[in-house]
Amino acid sequence: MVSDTYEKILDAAERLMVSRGYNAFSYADIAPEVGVGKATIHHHFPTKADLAAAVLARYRKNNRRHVEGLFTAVIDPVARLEAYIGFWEDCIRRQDMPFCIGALLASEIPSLPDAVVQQVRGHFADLSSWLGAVIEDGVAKGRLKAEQGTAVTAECLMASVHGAMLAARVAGSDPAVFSAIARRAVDQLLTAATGDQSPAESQAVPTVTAGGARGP
Amino acid sequence: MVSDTYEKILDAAERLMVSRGYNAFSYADIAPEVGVGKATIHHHFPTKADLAAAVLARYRKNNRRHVEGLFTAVIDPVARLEAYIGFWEDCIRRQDMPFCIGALLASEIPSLPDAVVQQVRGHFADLSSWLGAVIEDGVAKGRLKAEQGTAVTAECLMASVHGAMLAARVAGSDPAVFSAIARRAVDQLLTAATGDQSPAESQAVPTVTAGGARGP
DNA sequence: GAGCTTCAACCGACCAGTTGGTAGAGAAAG
DNA sequence: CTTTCTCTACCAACTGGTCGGTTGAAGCTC
Repeated sequence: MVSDTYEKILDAAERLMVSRGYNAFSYADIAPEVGVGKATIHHHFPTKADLAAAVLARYRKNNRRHVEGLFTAVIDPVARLEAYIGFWEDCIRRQDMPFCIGALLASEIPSLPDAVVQQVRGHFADLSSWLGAVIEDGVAKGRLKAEQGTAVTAECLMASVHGAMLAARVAGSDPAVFSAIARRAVDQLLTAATGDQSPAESQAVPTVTAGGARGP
Repeated sequence: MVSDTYEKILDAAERLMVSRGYNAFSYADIAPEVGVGKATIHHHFPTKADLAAAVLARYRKNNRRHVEGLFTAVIDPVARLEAYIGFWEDCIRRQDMPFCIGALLASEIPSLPDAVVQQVRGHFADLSSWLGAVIEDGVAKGRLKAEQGTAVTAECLMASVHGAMLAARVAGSDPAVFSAIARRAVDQLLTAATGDQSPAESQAVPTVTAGGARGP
């Protein structure tokens, strides 16, 4: 099987990538965290691109498993979307994984090795196809609406979630900021006849207060 | 007033930051592009944090000017939002400035110097307060709706736009992908009585195709 | 105007520290 | 005896940043 060190290197790299992206972490950061020399990391992952691609590949695999589990465990399409949002809410609140690696690396694409870019593209494809499937099912069951088609609707929801993560990070990793935006994006997909299940649970409105520049 | 070199350094730094973020560009990249020595850059901007903060400060100033000009030049609130989206559409199409620096740096926040983080926060505040003002005016004129309040609505629209930029970058800086998402976010704010001005101009639906499948 | 000072702009050379990556050898285990 | 894993030591290239010094225009005095 895969060695213990191998997995621990991936863990450390993932943690660093979530908070710093691709360009701002180094082998020297990982080595002491795992308790091995730099050369050991190179033994398992010859180049930095290999390492980052491996982190993303594992991340995608876990993500797909989690998300497919959600699909079978939760029958109601609305509840599925809410569980998905809730997952990220928890991640941000618990401060482990306070950002989607795929989305983070997407912004760095022009300075990323090809192998990594491919994984990022793959992640976006994974996600939008899952959201598409959930929405399509929701439309069929009359619980969701997608007037412009399921594909664009999924793309829009995904964009809202990513934008919400960004806003939350700007607000100091505030899960309330994420929720306020992401949950409203889901609410907009609800059909009018969905009064019983998800009664627009009127969140408080956490405005993003500024750094230095908010005028009186 | 300010020297020519000073401005050219800011230009080069801005260009590099748009495509690479903060951590993946260096003084050595800028120097040859401007045609000066590294030491000259340090003369104008003692540290990298100073340089990045100055780039952001100028970016914000230009942005505020542009956006306030839009506010006075365009009277219809819906047209204002469409002009704002159209601006980014053009930026992506022309391939200069294919991303908002503020949003890009926001994802790097945990690894950014304080002075830069403050500018990023400031930019988000600038933007959300402008969008808030446009939406509020639109609501007053009966052209837009903001059931959850103007602040959250503005925050949501901003998130959609940022998410759309991300999706466009993943799709290889495709302006059509940006438009499909961002324009739909605006459409959702329209009141039902807005059939005359903005007749839901049924965009083609460019799906983000996955993996390596994008043509050259 | 000559002679002097001041000062921002600029430069090449240099600095210590870090980057991703390599060489070769020692364990350990089948 | 090979394979896998790990180590120390090393590498050239690059990082942000400093150093002392040159240029040239502006300001001042006589």
